[in-house]
Amino acid sequence: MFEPRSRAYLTDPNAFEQAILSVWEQDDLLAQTAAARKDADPFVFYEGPPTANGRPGIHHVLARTLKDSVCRYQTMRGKRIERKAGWDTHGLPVELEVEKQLGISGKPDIEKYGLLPFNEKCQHSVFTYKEEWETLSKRIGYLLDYDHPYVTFHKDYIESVWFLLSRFAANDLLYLGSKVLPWCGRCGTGLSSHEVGQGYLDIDDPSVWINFPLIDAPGKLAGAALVAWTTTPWTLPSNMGVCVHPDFEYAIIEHDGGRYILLESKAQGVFGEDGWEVVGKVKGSELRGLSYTPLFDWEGGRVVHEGPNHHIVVVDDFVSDEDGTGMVHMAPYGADDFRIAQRDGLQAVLAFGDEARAVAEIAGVALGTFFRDANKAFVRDLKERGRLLRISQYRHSYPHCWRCETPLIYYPSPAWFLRTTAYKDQMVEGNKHICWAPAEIGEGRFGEWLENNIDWALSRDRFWGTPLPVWVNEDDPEDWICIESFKQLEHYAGDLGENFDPHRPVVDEITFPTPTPGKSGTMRRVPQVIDCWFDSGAMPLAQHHWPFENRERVTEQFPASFICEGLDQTRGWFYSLHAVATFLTTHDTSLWESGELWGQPLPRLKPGGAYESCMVNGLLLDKDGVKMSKRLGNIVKPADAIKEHGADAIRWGLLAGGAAHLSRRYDDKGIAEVRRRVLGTLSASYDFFALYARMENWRADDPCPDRSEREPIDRWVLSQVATAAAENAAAWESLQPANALRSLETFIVDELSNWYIRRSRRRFWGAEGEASQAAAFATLYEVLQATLRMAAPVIPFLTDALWKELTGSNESVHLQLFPDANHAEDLVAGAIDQPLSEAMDPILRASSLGRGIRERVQIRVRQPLAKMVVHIANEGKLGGSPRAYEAAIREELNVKQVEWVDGTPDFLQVKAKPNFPRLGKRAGKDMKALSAAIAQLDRATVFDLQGGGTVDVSVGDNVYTLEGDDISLQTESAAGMEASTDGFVTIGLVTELTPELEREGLAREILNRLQTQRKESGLEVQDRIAVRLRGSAEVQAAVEEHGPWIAEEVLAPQGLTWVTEIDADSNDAFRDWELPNNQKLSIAISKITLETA
RNA sequence: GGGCCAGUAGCUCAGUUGGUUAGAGCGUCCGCCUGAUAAGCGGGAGGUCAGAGGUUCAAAUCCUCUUUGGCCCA
Repeated sequence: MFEPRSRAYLTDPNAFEQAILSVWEQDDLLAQTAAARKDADPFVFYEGPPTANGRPGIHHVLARTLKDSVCRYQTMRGKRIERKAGWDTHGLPVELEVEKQLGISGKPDIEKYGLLPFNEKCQHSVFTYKEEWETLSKRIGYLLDYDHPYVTFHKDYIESVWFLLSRFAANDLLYLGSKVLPWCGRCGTGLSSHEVGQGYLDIDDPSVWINFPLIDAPGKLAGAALVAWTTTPWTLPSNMGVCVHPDFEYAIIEHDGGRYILLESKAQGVFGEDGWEVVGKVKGSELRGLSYTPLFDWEGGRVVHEGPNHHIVVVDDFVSDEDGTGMVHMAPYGADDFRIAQRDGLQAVLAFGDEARAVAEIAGVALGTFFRDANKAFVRDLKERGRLLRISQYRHSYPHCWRCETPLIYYPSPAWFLRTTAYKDQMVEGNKHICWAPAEIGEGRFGEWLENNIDWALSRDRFWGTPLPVWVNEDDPEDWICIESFKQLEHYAGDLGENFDPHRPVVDEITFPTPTPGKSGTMRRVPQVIDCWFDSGAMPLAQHHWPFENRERVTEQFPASFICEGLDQTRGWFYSLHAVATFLTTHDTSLWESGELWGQPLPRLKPGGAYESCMVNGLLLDKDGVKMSKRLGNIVKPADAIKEHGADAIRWGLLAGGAAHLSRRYDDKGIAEVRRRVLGTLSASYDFFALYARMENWRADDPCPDRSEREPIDRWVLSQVATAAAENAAAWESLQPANALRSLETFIVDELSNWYIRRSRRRFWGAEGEASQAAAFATLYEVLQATLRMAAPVIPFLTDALWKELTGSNESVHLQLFPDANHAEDLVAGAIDQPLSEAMDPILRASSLGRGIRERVQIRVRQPLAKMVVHIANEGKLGGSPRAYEAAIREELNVKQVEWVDGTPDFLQVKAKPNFPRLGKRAGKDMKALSAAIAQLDRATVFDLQGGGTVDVSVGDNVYTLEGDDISLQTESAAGMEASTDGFVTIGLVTELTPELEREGLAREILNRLQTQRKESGLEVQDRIAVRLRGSAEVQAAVEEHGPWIAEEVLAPQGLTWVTEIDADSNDAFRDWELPNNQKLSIAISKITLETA
């Protein structure tokens, strides 16, 4: 107990923290916490599952620290929190990682390698980094149940996901549609956006302008042709429509006997400088639904969307007026195109199929021609038939297959969708009840995304993922079923066996006769797996194998009170959680109707989204503001940083470094600063306490004065710590940890260490009497306890170590409650004393001003001064009187007398300033003139206003009656002495020195040299000494006058011995010092034991 | 191309019902204190609040545009 710890901590924070960590593991802190909060109200936290297929970086430390700190805070508010770890284990990144390991790439390679061994590798790979993640997470103090994680590839987890999908199917929200995907014809495979991103190349393509003659167009449009532009002539046979912007105004242009429609600004690019004229205008929306003559006459092809409309004008605002003509040729090889085709019922037919080769003979292009090789023939044909207006070359960046460098096509493939648009309104409504930090994310980024919701493309043509549990009748594509459980599958397909693994390819082998009455045929699973975002979105339910098990538990643990992830999760996990939960709890009414499922009660889950609050954190950049990446080699390795600074300093640095949601820079120097300035000060404050508590044999149960009996500065620091606790709690509740840390840092550094402890030091060694000493010990003891509890959520290691030393207990600080001045049981109950805090503020200001004056006039603080005057503007409005702290200011500035100025002292120049918020509303436009008039008020009037009088000020025709609250008084300067002001506090120092003051100053100089020599002689603070002095006459005079005081201060019980004559033998013991004004002093010190004293 | 966010001192960042001296830490210069001592503290210098325009008696703060950077999406 009361062992000093700061040296150990500051020299090797890593070792210091490791020791605490092993105690936590030994004691099983998580279990202790759970036991302590067994019957408490739950605070529900969901851990967003990281993908364990890469090494954790310093940005993961940020996210994990935020989560941990909030959870630790809530635990200290008395809440019970389950902290279940989780792993996101499916998906493309895992497959890519394994491809890399195996030295293969692409779907054909994987199929060749074999699905079974490939998926085994995937499963294995997932946990390659698991240990590294766990070690790091534990090391940074992220308290989590790593022994019982949820894992998305586990059988139980998959079964829950299947159940949820079956609910979508039961509500007719699961359907087979088409999705336009980037496609490599040569490899015969779709590419992920991640793969597309790495394959852009510059290529030359023909740039062609085509016309589409309108059929039966009315009025001014009669005989006109639409003009569109494209760089992909091979898509022209598949033209299914022309899209215009509803709000654009198009020009009707006559050129060379023809009539054309396009944007006027684009006409020159098609028809040249002149030779054309605008003969009319037409708005995009007026063209809607018109028919035109198709470009090619051909048959065959693959129909990918059946629709009643062929070759018509459609409108959409995706059309831009930058490239092209403001009209877009629509073909099923584009995402926007396909979306519009589905919306407006366009017939969509592909001329080029799976291998990007022609599937029909068109315009002399043979069957099987590669798509880009068809461009020339099509262009020639169109030109011959007068459908081509212009052609040129166009160089642009175009996606290529990263494996074979073949240009990609965008191609509609079969895909399964969730009809999330069916309950979009519920999602938007639910979002309004989520508390977002910061709020903008919820209203803006997430809200916008929900408003523009489109159906969720759920399926993936991949291998390692939750298999889509849809079985389709081989003979009848309309006859399909979505399996809800393994039991149901067994019901149809027979025993699955003990070690059934629902992954591919095992699950692909399972077939059964169709259960649909009146139909025949074999049911076979579709080849797709599902988007792994659905896995993670299902996590609130699937983590507990709901509804197969744990129905009650899920009811309690849903929704989450709090989640926290990076900004990039807006359209990821934040959405998938929200979409799955909103469907289940607000849309799937048939599930809840009976109150039971499979003959067991099914408690209703709270309707709405999956989380009540969501904290979003931004990116962590390197120290130069550049994104960290492997390529640039600027990644900060967490292990290195921890070894250097320890986890606490990093945790504090990351959380205090700015608003959590902004991108921030990771600055190693910043972390070092935190360690020294904040954590160093906190541990040194504890050490100070510990040092004197041991020396004075202080015990926590020693009698101490009642709070109200203690000195004002004691009550002040208690008030400050209680205020800081209230501010901290408010910041944590509103998910703004940076604000909590700012307030905490101010308290620790400025208030506790630099003011309270520094001002109170003498009291701890009894220099101010026993009662004062007892009050000081009790106060600092209480304040340190409160401070440690307050800081514990952020710096769990240091606080726990100091807590155990301070309290002599083995019980962790993390089991304690957060300090709360409003809680009657609390240590700082009722300590907030606003008037006291207000009263102390001018004292701190005055000290600062006084040091500034001394600096300016070059009189050091050691030299006492006779008098200072202090004036505080609007002093009467303060809650308490600063005059109670006169002693503090006297000692701090070393002056004999403080004169508090009332009334209208002549030396003080004052100025009235308008109270703008108050007067601005009344005066409006007159404010400027009124402000000038107030500045002109004479001092008598100003002081009269302060005293409760009123004055009329006229501005133009208006007269304003001002009272005290309408102005604020500012002091400008003080005449006749060395003065300084900050506008509210003005002080003046009388700097004349009397011989008495000079002697006292000299005495302090002597004391200073004595203390220095003491220390440099290696003496302990409590050692007694004998002192011999010699020196100049003025020094001797000072010693004669102040000797007893000096002797007391340096612990020289025998007094000071002035030596005039010395013999050669003892000369060596003397050390010479230079004092100001060429005064000479020599000192000899020797240690004496108490017995000889 | 669309949505969202950000630009404040050399550096890292605070600063909203709009209110007149725009703050802190680090760095730098100068100094101080020491019974917390391999620490600590104070003072000075340093800002056209990205740029332009607008609203207002009053703008870092609200609006518009421009610009730079970031994230997500296409």
